Amino acid sequence: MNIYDISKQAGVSIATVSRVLNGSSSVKPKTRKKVLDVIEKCGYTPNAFARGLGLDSMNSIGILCADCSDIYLAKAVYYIEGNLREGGYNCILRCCGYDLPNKQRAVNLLLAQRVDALIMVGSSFIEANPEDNKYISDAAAQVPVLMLNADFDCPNVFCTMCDDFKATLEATLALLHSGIEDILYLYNSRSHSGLKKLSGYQAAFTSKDIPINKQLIQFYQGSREDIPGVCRFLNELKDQGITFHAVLASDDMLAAGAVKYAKSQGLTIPDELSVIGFNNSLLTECSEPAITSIDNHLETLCSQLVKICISTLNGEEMPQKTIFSGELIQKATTNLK
Amino acid sequence: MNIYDISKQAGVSIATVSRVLNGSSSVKPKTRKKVLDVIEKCGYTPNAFARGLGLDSMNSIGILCADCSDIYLAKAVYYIEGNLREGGYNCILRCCGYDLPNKQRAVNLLLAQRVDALIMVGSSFIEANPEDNKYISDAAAQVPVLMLNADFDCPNVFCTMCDDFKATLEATLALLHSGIEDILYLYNSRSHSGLKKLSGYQAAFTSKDIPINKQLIQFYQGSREDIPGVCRFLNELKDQGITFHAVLASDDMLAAGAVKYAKSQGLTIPDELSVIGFNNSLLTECSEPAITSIDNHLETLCSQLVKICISTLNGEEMPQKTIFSGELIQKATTNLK
DNA sequence: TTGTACGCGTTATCAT
DNA sequence: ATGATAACGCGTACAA
Repeated sequence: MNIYDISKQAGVSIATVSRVLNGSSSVKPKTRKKVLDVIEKCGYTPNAFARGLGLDSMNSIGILCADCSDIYLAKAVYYIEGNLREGGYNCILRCCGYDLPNKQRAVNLLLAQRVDALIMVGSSFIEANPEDNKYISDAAAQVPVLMLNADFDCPNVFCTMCDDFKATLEATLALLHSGIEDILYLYNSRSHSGLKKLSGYQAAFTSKDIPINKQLIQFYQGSREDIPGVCRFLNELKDQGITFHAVLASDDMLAAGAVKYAKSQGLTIPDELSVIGFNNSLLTECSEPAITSIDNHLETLCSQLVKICISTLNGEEMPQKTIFSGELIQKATTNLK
Repeated sequence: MNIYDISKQAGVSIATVSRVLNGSSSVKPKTRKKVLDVIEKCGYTPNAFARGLGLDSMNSIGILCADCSDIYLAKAVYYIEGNLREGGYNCILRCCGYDLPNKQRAVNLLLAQRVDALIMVGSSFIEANPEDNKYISDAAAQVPVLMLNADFDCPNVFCTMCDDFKATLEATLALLHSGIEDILYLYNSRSHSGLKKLSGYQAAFTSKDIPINKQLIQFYQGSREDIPGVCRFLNELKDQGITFHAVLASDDMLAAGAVKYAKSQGLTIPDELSVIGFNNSLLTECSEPAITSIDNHLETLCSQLVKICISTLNGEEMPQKTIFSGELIQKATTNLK
């Protein structure tokens, strides 16, 4: 069932059918109705491939994501997909892990699918070595690239992010002001955003003229879902004689591990150990006690990112960078002033 | 840059270029190399729309999911996407919530996109009223429909599921055998799978000739992410004089709420309250103590589902139903024998 | 082994 | 207001 069949049955030309379908130019109401009736009767749907070929677009956006089962990235994908859907776009999802070759392959495959734009969800797409980011600028030479939580300066690349530096700085200062100085910074990602958070932590100490104890900056390289593993890791630190009265984590999962650690050591929270997480996810409410966490307003970020995406595709000029602030949500693992 | 440009530069016809690209029939090695060199030099990629139009397929599968930010559904989408990707398919993701009109719309839009198959992730796609499932059989008339965790009998619909009935039955029996009879069954979904779990619970009592206390079957209709809400809900039940020494939940989030409830009442787990969840998600490890949970082997389910999907698309005959068993993973919220 | 020519189902540009 | 026809770029039957 194609446009020819419809045109025959309606006794008009395919041009008229096309006009009816696309609402373009003027069609006599009577003709329009005749055509619509036939379309309705036959349950006809235009062939999206043919349309795509002619218009060089199928209104689809490629969504790249390291791992859409990650509790935070999943939410981001959800919000982005929802906003794109409302804007009339389809989403081609592709999880590509954290390694460069896979990211490159994923980008190329989506471009080969002729997506209208590329959305990279999460800061893991920026490589430490600047040359390795060529795959992003190459992609941006073909279609707009939208990045969530990343900062990359390149034409046709649009970044929407939370000011992780400031948010972590403020959280650290809040702990310092409450009188805790031996704050363990626990992180599991050396991504751009990950390092921004770390510098926020460091900047807080510097601004207060307090020396930074490098032993209190710890990288956890286990699985992103292994809470008991984080607990073991902290116990090992303790065994090494490293002491701390607060844990500031780059992720709620790590914070949950810290809470487990306190439990294993018989430490009272927040009196003997304060804990702050990042992302304000469901884990903060699941943990006992509920974890104080930095909320980076993901829903707002995503909605803004999609707005920029669609506007850019419509030919409007859009800002290269859009930066929101984070917010410290106080729950039961801290006793801040 | 299209196939004509390449053919000119290589001094061959487009047919030869096409043959080189698709590895079909035989091309003289020398010619092949010549063509490949030009393709390489120009960075040529065949136009996917034109290819799609000719072959009536762009190798893309529609993934429908009520809410891909749900911790369990996100994992399912992740596994499915990964398996499809390895099979050379693209995934068009569409979240459609739990309401029928949105589900129907989502199905129609994906079919209009000419996807090769439709995967419905989660039992929420089956409606209680049989007539309302017409949208599924209608879809199956066009493309294969694969359902995860659902049971729907219809040609061209393939279901891959965990035996939720048996898993819940066994978990309930385990609690009964450990001497606990006042088991609260807490659920938040009346989907097909949700009701199967409930009957498993009931069947356990029936098999032991223990009367079922209807007050101990409770439906929670709050948000799927509101753990404190679940805690409040259980406190209200307690206030109404409903007593129980175990909670069997249809979801880990509900189980986490039960753990919070125990805490709020000062009840010792598992001595005064046993808790069993469902899905064995990250929440079970985040909670304190870690929650005993039913694991339904999601990764296996997804990999099997995709295998069936791809095989069906290749014209192989595949089983309509594939059923795996669940498994009770014992952690710290139960003291079973 | 290679080339020619047509079909796939649209949209858009001209005419009328 | 409507119709005829040329792209769009590929795969492939058929011819050579």
